[in-house]
Amino acid sequence: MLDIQLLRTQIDTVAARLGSRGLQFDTAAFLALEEERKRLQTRTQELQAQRNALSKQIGMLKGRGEDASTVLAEVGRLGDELKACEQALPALLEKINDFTAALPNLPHESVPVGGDEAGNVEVRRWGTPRSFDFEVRDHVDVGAPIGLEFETGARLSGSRFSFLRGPIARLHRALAQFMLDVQTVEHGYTECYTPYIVNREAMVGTGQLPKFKEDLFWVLRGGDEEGLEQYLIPTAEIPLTNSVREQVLAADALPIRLTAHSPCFRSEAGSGGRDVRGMIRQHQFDKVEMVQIVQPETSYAALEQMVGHAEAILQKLGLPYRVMALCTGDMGFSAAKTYDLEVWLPAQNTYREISSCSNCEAFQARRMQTRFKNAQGKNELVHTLNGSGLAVGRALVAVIENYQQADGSVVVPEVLRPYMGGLEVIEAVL
RNA sequence: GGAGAGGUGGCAGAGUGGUCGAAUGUACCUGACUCGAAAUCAGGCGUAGGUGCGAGCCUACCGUGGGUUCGAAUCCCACCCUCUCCGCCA
Repeated sequence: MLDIQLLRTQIDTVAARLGSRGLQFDTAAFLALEEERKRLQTRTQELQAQRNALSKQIGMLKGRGEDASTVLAEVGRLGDELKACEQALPALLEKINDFTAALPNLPHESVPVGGDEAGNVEVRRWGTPRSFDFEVRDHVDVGAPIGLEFETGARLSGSRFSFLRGPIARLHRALAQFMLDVQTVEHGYTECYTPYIVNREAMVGTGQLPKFKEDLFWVLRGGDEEGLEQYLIPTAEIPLTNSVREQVLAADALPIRLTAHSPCFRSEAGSGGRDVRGMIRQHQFDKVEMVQIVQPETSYAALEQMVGHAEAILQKLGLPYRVMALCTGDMGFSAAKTYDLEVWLPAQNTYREISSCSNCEAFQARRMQTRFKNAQGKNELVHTLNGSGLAVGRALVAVIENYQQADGSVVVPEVLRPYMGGLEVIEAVL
């Protein structure tokens, strides 16, 4: 949510900055709503003040046992207009709220301007893609003989689900455990276990709702045809970030660093046919998520730091990657600035997204009403950041493809071996 | 799922439908007293919004949403949450 005061006072600047994200902001429509709001709100409050004063008089008169019928008649005259105002105002405020809740965050000034992913800027690269002396196969082919089963997943659930069996399932678990250990032990994040089903308010808080309902799975209790509005989380960012919703935090409690390993559920509406082969784009995948709740002055330093926390995983796994600064047109709804990490996938001969780290500034905090007591003793909105550290399914893909051998076996990266009972190579036996 | 109790300011805890945004205690802040502290005394101490250059004034908020009323923390309805007991359950 953008600051409504900013919208009221600097609407043209806001419109221009939103325009850099490719958004047409109808300023005239907004201004018209605002003008009406101002008129209606002022009038409503005026009438309420009159009513309150008269009602107070009635109370005093009756208290003294005197006749109140004159005042009663007077207050009666306010009735119709007041009732009309009290009905119209909330409706109008909701309309304005719907309008602003659908506006994305303003890009930070350092974000490159661009219309789509072609406008993203490479910041740095790490590692050298391995050269293969045999024909490289993709993770679907390498994975099949070590327990990666798409057909089973499809039979159980449908397309975009996979079933892991045996050593590859263990490798998947090892990756998640390893990531969680690095983020907690080396980078100071507090490990969390969170609900995977959350309510509407949480989804609104982080920005998935009201605009992106079609990307979510929503759930009903058995037997209910309708009921509470509850959703499967598309990322642990939602429970982690919302864990501080509607709170006023002590300044010395910040920064808060949280991490969680969780499944993520995404309907992938609109992805139409992209990445249908393999594990790249699934309805369900695991992720280790990082979230930071920080004071505003420190949020951009925290963002750089968080990108480093994600990079550390790839470096330890020995996976080549590059860091991309997303351009204005490619950023997510809640982000003011985003870096993507893209890992090298030899079979695709390209880099693919494996992590996304964003500073949302006060955008989510305003929606969640999360504040802290600043040095002046005033309540001030916090800044929130989130980042993948990393996507487990895509990390699995990257390991399989980058560590494959000519005989179909896959070498286990050294840092994962303690999580695999010392296993060094996964042999293709199944 | 069944039975009961309850949700009020940071916390605790009052509140016959009428000068209640809310007593009181406690915590916290400021000042006085003190060499300093404690104790004591005085004052201050919620959030959001509107309006004004400003001191300020006004509006809303007592779990949430409706309703009754000139007026609702207080009455009515629905829902949510918490606690206790019973049942079921990993």
